[in-house]
Amino acid sequence: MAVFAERGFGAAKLEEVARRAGVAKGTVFVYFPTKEDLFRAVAQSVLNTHMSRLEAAARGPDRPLSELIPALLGRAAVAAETQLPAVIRLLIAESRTFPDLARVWHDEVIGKVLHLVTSAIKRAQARGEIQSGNPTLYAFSIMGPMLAGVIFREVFRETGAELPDLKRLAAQHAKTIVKGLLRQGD
Amino acid sequence: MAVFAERGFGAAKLEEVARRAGVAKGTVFVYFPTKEDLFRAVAQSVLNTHMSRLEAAARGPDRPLSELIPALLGRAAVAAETQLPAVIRLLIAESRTFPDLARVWHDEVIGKVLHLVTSAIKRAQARGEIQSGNPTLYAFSIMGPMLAGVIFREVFRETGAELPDLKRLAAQHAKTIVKGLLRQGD
DNA sequence: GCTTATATTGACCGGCGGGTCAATAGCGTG
DNA sequence: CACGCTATTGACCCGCCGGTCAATATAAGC
Repeated sequence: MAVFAERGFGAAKLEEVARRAGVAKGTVFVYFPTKEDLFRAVAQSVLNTHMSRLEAAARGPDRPLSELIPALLGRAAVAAETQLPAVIRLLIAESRTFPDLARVWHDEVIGKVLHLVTSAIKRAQARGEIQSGNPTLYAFSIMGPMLAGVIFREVFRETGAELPDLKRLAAQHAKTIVKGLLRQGD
Repeated sequence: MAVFAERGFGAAKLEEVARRAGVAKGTVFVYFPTKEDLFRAVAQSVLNTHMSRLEAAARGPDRPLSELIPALLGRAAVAAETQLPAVIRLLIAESRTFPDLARVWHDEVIGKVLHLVTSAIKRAQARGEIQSGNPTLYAFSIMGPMLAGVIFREVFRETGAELPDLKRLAAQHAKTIVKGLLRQGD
C-alpha cells in the first residue's frame, strides 16, 4: 500500500514492495499471481477496514442533522490522518485503469456514505427540520469541502503551499452548512 | 492531452500520441526531447488557457457575495464540460511524480481562485455582509462541493452509478451556502 | 530543374521491470 | 539425525516502450 500510494500503480516496482516487506521479489509472486492482483488485494483490504467502521457509525440513532453533520465531518477529519487520503488519491488516479475497482469503491464505501447522508436529509426534510431540495446534491454540499481539503493537502503537500487545517475546516463548515440547510428564516 | 488523460502519464504510449497527432513517433521527439517534456508542455498549455479566462473574470467589479457565488459556481459547472476535469484528475494522479507541476498549478490557478474568493469574502466581512470566520476555509465551503462533483463524475463515470448534475449542484449549493454565510439571523 | 536546407520517418537499440523457476533454506516429524 | 515437504530466493528471461539516427521526403532558393 505504501509503495503504491507513493508512486502510483504504474511506477510502483515490485522489487521495492518486496524489499519493504522484508522478502525477496519471488515471494511476492507466490501469494499474488500478478501486480494487478496485488494492487486489487491491497486496495480491497484498506476498503474493508474503513467499511466496517462506517457500518458501525450508520447503525446509530436518528439524530437531528445539526448534530449528525458536525459529528460526520469531525470523523472525516480524523480519518484524514490515516492512509485513507493516499488511497483516495490512488483511486482517482487509477479509476480509468481499474474501473472494476472504482465500482467496488462506489458500491461499498461512497454509495453507503451517500445513502447514509441522503436518508438522514430526507428524514430531516420530512419532519421539517431543513428546507426542500435534492438530498443527493445536499450530500455534496455537506461532504464536498472535506474531500476538497483532503485532496488539496495530498496534491500540494510538497509545494510549500499553506495547507488547510481539516479539523478547523470540519468545524467551520459544519456550522455554516447547517445554518444554510435549516428551515428557519427560509 | 487526450492520451495522457485517458491512460495517465505512465501508461500513455508515445506511439499512440504520434498516431493520433497524425505523425510518426520520431517526429514527436523533434519537438519534445522527452516524454516528461511533452507532458509538462501539454499540461502548461491547458493551464494557460484556463488561466487567461480566470484573469478576465477576476477583473470584474466588487459584487456582493450573494451574486458572486452563484456566478462563480455556474462558471465552474460550464468549465466542467471541457477537458479540465480530466486534467484535474491527471494533476491529482501525478502530483507525486511531478511536484513542480503541482506547484505551477497551485501558483497559477488554484492559488488565484483561492485568492479571488478569500479577498471577496474579506471585503464582504468588512462591510458586514457575512459572518466572521476563516476566509480560506469558507472558500473550501464554497468551491469544495463542485470539485467533489467533478471528481465523482470522473471517477465513477464507467461504473453505472448515477452521476450528479453539476449545473443543478451549482445552483442548489450556491443558494445553500450563501444562506449559511449571510449575517442575518446570526 | 537542379541544389541545398529542413522536416519527417520508422526500423532499430537498450534498459527496465514484470514474471519464471531451478536451487536452496527452513521446518516438522519419527 | 535423517528425511521429505514446503517456503523462499534471486539470477535469469523477455516483451515493451522511450529514445536514436541514418535514410528519405519535402520545401526553399535561384
